[in-house]
Amino acid sequence: MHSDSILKSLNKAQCRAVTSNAPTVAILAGPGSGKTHTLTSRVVWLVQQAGYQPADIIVATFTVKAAREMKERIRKRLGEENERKIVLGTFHSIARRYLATYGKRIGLDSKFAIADDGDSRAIIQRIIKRLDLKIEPSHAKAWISKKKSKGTTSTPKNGKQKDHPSLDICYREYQEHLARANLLDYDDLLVRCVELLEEHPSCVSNVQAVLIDEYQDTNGIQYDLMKLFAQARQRITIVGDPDQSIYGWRSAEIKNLYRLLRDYPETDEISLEENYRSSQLILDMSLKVIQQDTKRYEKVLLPVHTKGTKPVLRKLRSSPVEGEWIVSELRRVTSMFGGSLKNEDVAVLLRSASLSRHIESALGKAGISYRMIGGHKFYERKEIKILLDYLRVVYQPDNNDAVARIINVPRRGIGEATIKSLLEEAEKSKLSLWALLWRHCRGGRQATTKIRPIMEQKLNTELLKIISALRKKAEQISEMGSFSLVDLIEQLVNQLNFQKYLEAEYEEEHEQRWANVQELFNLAGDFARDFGNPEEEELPEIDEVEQAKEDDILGRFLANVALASDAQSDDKQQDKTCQITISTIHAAKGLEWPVVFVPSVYGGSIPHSRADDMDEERRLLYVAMTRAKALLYLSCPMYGPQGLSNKVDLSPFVSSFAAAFDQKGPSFDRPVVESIGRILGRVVPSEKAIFDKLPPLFCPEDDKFPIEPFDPKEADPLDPDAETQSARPPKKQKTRYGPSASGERQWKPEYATTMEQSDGFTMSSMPAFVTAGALAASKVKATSSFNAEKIDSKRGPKTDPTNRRPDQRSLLGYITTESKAPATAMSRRIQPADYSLARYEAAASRAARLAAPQPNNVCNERKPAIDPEFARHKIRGSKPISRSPIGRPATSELPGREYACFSSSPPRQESPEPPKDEPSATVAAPPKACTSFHSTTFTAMKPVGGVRRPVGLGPPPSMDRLRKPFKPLTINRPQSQPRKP
DNA sequence: TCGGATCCATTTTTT
DNA sequence: ATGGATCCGA
Repeated sequence: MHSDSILKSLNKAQCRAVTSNAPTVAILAGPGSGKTHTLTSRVVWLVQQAGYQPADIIVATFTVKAAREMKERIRKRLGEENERKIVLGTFHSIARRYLATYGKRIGLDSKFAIADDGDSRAIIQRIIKRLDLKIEPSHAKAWISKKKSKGTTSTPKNGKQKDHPSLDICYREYQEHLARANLLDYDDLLVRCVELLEEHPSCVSNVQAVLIDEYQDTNGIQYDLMKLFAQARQRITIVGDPDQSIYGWRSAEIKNLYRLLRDYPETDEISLEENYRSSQLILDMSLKVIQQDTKRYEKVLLPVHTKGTKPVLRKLRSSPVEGEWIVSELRRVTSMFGGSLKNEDVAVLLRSASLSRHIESALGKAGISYRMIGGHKFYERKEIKILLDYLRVVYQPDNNDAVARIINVPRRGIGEATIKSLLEEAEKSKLSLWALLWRHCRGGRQATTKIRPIMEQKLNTELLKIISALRKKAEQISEMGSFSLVDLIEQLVNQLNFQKYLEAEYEEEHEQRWANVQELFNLAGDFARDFGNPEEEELPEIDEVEQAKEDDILGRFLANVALASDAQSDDKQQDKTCQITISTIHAAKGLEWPVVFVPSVYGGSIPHSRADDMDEERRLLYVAMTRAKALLYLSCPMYGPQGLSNKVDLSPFVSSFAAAFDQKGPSFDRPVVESIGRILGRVVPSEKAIFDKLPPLFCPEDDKFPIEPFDPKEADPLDPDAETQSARPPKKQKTRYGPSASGERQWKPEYATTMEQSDGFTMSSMPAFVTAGALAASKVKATSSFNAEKIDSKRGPKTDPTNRRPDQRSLLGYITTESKAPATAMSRRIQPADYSLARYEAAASRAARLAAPQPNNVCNERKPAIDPEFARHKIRGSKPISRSPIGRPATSELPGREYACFSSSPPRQESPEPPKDEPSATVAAPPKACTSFHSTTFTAMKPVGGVRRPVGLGPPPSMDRLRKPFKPLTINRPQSQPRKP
């Protein structure tokens, strides 16, 4: 293949990234910039143009899905033969392969298995209970994992944070337990692999190139691993985007970017700036979100597409209503696009998998099928876990945890206490649980301290018999190398009478559960077919380096289960075409859809209530929003899924510019439909064809739900008495809660306002504002004393949620305790109801409201809506610092450097869309749009892309380069840093 | 004393 | 829908 065919699908920057001859290449790539494409192209280039052997290339990804995607793409371009030879997978799976092949050298038993999350948790929990350590299991687990993930990170932990002494004990015990059971947990896979490669570099002596996807998500140990993989030739290519770093909780360290530059001073840095995915308005809005992070490195996102429609921020009354609205909007979209947008083009992205409930039920009611990515995993299902535990015992009889879990699973009359006692006895006599049982039942030695009645013994023989028979069979399989993994599982299921067990255990549900078992057969069959040949995953042979052959299909299957916890939803599933996708945001990374819904955008959900890194939560929202190609909908209910007892506030990540969104879904008139068709590169049917297909009574606009929803807890807003709470039933606790209620009905929280005022947002999109003045004033007067109290007790001085203008100091700085009330009044806004809707809504919901259970604890207890952190965030809206076309710091600091070849801007595709109603989006972005500085690149000819260092982080000059890794002027950067080996 | 059943609060993100 | 704690029948 000629190089042209590799390069023709690439823009200039991508081209440079693909063909760079530098030993290390760092690609900073925003969302939708063709990251994966570039990485795969580089692999193709290395093989076809640089003459690398496929077997000498390692490609590490972060998630299973990304690995699959890469594999697929490489296969298409290099052929299956080559693709198979490339060592490609997640860090964990690659590490496992090395350990399986070479682990003996570091004293690892070749039959090690992987302890999954549940195993780890159970083990730690038991240790803590047994030793009566005064620590929380989840905390201990996280602590241990963090410790392992750190690698040789040079961060000198600020030691003042003293860790609980029990943690160390727990850690030690945990590791001992794992070792005894011959288990490695996820982190151990990496830790041990680092150990292996440090001591035996020959194992990777063949490696010519290492490529890392989603680099921003690597943690310390993965960084070490990457370096070790590459130790022979030091050729590394990484792709990443700090803005999409969402795995900090797994110890991902963005600073690995700087470490790379420090450790490999000759690194070629390239930015991919074109966004080929989203409409311009979607990008603008996403940037508004991410730019609230003042510490981030700004980078350019050049929209390739036209403006599109404004993203929507929809308010709904409650979570169930939010689900209904999504259904109705989904129907509206698919209908109004006359089949050119299908359900499969739509995704609902959630912060937590548990938020899917109300969405799922709404979709279920509407008869719309969906698939869920993330959340409950197939292998986590009870019935599957049982079978897998059996298989694990077959593979590894000494895995006490698995034995303990299955010992009584088709009920055998063995209770908790007995199991515990057995475990203790086993430990005392230095036997595994399995060996103890075996000896007790077969070996005649009735060593059991706790004697079991007759019945149990018989049943135990059953267990033992089944398992030992299966073990024999498993051995045969590995000898014959046949496809009988499925046979093995079938035999297990039959002998356990598993179907009958399911029927007995899960009356109504057993059919579904049995179907899951069938699915397990399918998955095992697929695995045997795809990976049945052990050579499939084999590492390349290296001269004079001895390998262990990994020929046990059962072991590999179990490892695959542990590492690919995400069930392959691809095939098998029924018509994918009519399914919408529900996914966690984390699981959606790297994917894209024409239409994206992000529901539940409220504080507590999107900055998750348990999250401690607000910046990461914000990036999460950014990732979610940038998945959308053409239509983006955020929505927020007034009450969380728990019902009327927890009122929620709009997420602070969008509250300061909520008015910049549309309040309801766009009208799909002809120009809109066509422009979206163009963004998606799809042909939309003619107007007539669309309208002919619309069902009767179809509502073409998004107005089935009120724009300003009513608080179902409110009294009838038309009743003047209600406003003063006198018409309220006593249960509403008017004395405590009453006066605030009038304020609470406003959906837009009071703190959102100073920003909007000062920021020059037009008020037209917030009609409520303008007309609310008098009403607000009078109401505030009546309630001000209450509010003072509320601030006092609920917020405290440090939690002022006001989004201030950058030049404004905290309001509370001026205000003494006595004078808080006026302050509240200043920032308070009341959204008057849309009365016509009010009338309708009030009537419609009256019955429901009365029937609804009254919360006994009205929601005064809600936590501060905004973390104090945010109060200090500067919002950049009014100060377009990023807009100066020339003379930006980058230019002034390093004058005279060459820009031209850094610029990644490709010859811009001429947009097929005529300017129409709007002036060309690229040239004349509205002054408010934060991204509009891109426009300057267009007019100034020389794109001045790149990174802006936040002010106030003045680093010493020598460190400078490390702190702003992707400045555009890095091609001939001085090599002041000595290379570290 | 053990095992089973019932009731209760709960549910971040992933390898 | 899952795990933990409590209670009751052998």
